[in-house]
Amino acid sequence: MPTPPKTSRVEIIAAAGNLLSRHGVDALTMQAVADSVGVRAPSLYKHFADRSALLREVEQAAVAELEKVIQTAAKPKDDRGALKSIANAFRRFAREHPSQYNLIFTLQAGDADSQSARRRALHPVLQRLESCLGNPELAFLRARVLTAFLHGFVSMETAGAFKLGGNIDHAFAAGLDLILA
Amino acid sequence: MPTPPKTSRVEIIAAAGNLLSRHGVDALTMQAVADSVGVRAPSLYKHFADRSALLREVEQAAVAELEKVIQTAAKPKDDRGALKSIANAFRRFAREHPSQYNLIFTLQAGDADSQSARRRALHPVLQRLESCLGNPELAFLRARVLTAFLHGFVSMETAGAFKLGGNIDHAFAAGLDLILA
DNA sequence: GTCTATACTAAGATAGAC
DNA sequence: GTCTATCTTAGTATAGAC
Repeated sequence: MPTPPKTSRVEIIAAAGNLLSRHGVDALTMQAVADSVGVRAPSLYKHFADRSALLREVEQAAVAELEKVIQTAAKPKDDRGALKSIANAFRRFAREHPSQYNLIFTLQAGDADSQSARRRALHPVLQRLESCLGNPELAFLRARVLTAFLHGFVSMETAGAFKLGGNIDHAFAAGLDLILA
Repeated sequence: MPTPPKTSRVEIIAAAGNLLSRHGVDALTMQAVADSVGVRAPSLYKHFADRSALLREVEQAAVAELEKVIQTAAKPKDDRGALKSIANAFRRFAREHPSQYNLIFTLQAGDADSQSARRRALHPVLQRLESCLGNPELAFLRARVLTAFLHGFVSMETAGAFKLGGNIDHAFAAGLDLILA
């Protein structure tokens, strides 16, 4: 009679994501994950080839979560309203899940799948900009500017820059207004 | 007769910076640095309390370099010209020294000295914006927007985003124009 | 200030029994 | 699929002689 499973792929990925959230990517060791799901470390290798394979899954889950967040925010009828809503949701995601965010945006571009997943997550931005500006080329350009601003702003914010006082929310809104003018 | 020095603080810092440039922060181990300057690893502890102390020095050197680059670029007489020149120099620095750049901008805010050094490096940006916009409060706000855009753009660029084609330089200039409008 | 020697810790990963 | 046992590698850091 074979040994019954004590855990599963999805449970392992969830536990790893939890560890990532709470203690950062360096704490996401095979040992810690194993402890977390209640098995011994070597058992994890029956589910994932190695640590990087597990890390990729965790990243995929994070991207999927971000995509959902963005889709939910992209509801407003008017394009500018939707873009601002997306921007705020994006920022909120980064603040609530800084390690996940960091994993998504600093894991080197990665394979084609991973890249297209990221692109898909941000697709509503491009879509709304196209609808807003008419010109697809201009929209593509503007999308780069907007995502650069968003990424720069939230990564500086979560890294603890912006300690100089002043109203951070105001600065964020001002940047958005400038770019969506 | 005491053992003559085979190396020095400055040489160690330089070697560590070199290692950082060429192989990234993970390659900056005490062993590798020691090999690089031609001593044994334990000898380094006569010069630096521990690895993080050395890393801080390397970061300080990188910030000083960035400051110099920005100051050199801030020469043009007209404010907008100077700001664009600074932006281009900033981007060039990030492309030429991605690991240094990353160290500066992701090492958690750090001590007060480290923070003020970063602020000083970016001071010409604030100065030019004030001269340009008149209003200091508006300039401060705009400085945050501009630095967020710059940081977001160059970090996405060096991380290998922007693989979708299109003219990257053009997107950078477009963002700059939008923010400096 | 440099060295040899070594302790310590930690992580990734595999072999083979059950 | 899980386990115990073990390997391998690597890095930080200290002790004490010279």
